[in-house]
Amino acid sequence: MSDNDQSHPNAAASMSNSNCGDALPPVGQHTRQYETVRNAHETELIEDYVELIGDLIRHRGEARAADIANRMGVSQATVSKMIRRLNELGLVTSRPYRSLFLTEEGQKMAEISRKRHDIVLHFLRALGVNDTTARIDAEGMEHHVSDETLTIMQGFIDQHAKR
Amino acid sequence: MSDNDQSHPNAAASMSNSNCGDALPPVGQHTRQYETVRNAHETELIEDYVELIGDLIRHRGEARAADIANRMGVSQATVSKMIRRLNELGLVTSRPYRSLFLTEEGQKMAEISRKRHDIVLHFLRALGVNDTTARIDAEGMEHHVSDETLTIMQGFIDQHAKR
DNA sequence: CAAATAGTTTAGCCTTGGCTAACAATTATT
DNA sequence: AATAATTGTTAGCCAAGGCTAAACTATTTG
Ligand SMILES: [Mn+2]
Ligand SMILES: [Mn+2]
Ligand SMILES: [Mn+2]
Ligand SMILES: [Mn+2]
Repeated sequence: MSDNDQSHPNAAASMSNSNCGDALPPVGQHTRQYETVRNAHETELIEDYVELIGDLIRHRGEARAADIANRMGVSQATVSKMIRRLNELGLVTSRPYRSLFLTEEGQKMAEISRKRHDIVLHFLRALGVNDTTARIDAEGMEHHVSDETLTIMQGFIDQHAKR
Repeated sequence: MSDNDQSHPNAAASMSNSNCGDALPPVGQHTRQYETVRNAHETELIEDYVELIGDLIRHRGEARAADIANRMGVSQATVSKMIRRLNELGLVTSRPYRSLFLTEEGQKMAEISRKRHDIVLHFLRALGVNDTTARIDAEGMEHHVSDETLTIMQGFIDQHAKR
């Protein structure tokens, strides 16, 4: 595997003529970065579904598949299939043609996701981002924010709350 | 489609006893949030490959499939298949068993991605996030940050650069 | 220069997350 | 109560992005 750390001759030259970014991180660390993102991608749709189901129950009294399809902008067939998966994962309970409920575990996930989502959203607003844009960005960013960063974001929000 | 905006009776009650998040956004806006995330997911792997190829060329003189597999933490077969896709998309040129080059378009994408990635990384560091964590978070977040937010992040970096 | 090693490609498999079309059940309207 | 409209399910299709195993090419080394 040719990852000997032998920078090529022109490296210095091409370095000098542009505001080029940082050096490549060590291979092991770089790999962990991509791995973390791949892992996030495995769970993020699940989290969004569970969070949305929780929100629908909280704000509307019940979660129907049609509402989910509607809000997600996706076909009812897609939702139906996804609900079977959530069921198999032990996150929701569902009887055919009836509305959905979160299991204990599902409620826990919904709660965690919602809190995280809120922090990211409020952080972006505190930063000065327009509400609509902040909501769009938060929907994607939330799944890629570590606990460490989340804590710092919360601190930033608190700073900007008083004054 | 039952998205009549008729909140259920208990809504106020459940609202009062918890620091519950914002209300649900209007359906159209909510849909656009999820749509934007789905769109980002279609391009983000592509962007990461192109960006990495650009970085390898810049820092090492050439981009070999083995290095990509190594740094991405993925099999060589996966990389080989992906390279065919990048080729079909007109982002890279490649002759069998030889190293890779970016097309004009590929270079443009690499440049844009690298700049955006850099801003997010520097922003997180300026916020006070540990370097390793910042790199991990940036790798995922970068694909979900709007131009508006990016501009604000750049402003924040500049603020914290001078003192 | 022949053999061994390293790098690349191909074939075939799997899961996820979309879709449409057809059908089934529930709920609303007359 | 019968019919219409809405909602939910199923079947079957597709592309993306992983994997392993096997074959092939290029490079290095004895
Ligand atoms: Mn969310
Ligand atoms: Mn989300
Ligand atoms: Mn990147
Ligand atoms: Mn990335």
